[in-house]
Amino acid sequence: MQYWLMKSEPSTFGLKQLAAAPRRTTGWDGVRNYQARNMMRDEMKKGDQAFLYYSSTEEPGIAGLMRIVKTAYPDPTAFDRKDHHYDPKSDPENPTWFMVDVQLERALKRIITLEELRAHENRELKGMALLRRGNRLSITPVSAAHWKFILALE
DNA sequence: GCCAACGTTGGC
DNA sequence: GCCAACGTTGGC
Repeated sequence: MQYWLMKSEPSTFGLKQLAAAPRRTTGWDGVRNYQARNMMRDEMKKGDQAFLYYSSTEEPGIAGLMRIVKTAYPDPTAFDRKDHHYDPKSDPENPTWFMVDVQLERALKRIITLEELRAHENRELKGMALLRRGNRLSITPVSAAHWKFILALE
């Protein structure tokens, strides 16, 4: 089993929407970056766990735990002219963009902030992709050791 | 709102 | 294939 971190802006999508969704499950659509797509499409497996990370907010950090409940399938928002993530270059016969389904496992008891993660970036969390300088990827892998350590911080 | 970092686009 | 221009991300 693998572990992941998936970014979302809480003003757009967060725990509230996820908790209210049927079966607390939603499609993680709108990813338009090739590296992130490749990880979703080629590496994410059913049963993998993921952190829900809040970005572009007063207090960036990890807010919840999710599970991958459906492996990659074509992202229909890429074909919807009215959708903000519409991509005219993506051919429905040979889709460019993919999504997975995630289920909310639980909210964390508190947000584990980016600041707190950074406090460990040279020791326990050394090498964590999220903390790499200039990182902008919306989906990054998390090692089992890092996953365990972060949960222990909670 | 600023801006560094990085991905994408398109002219050549 | 190079690279300047441009757009986006995301912390601060």
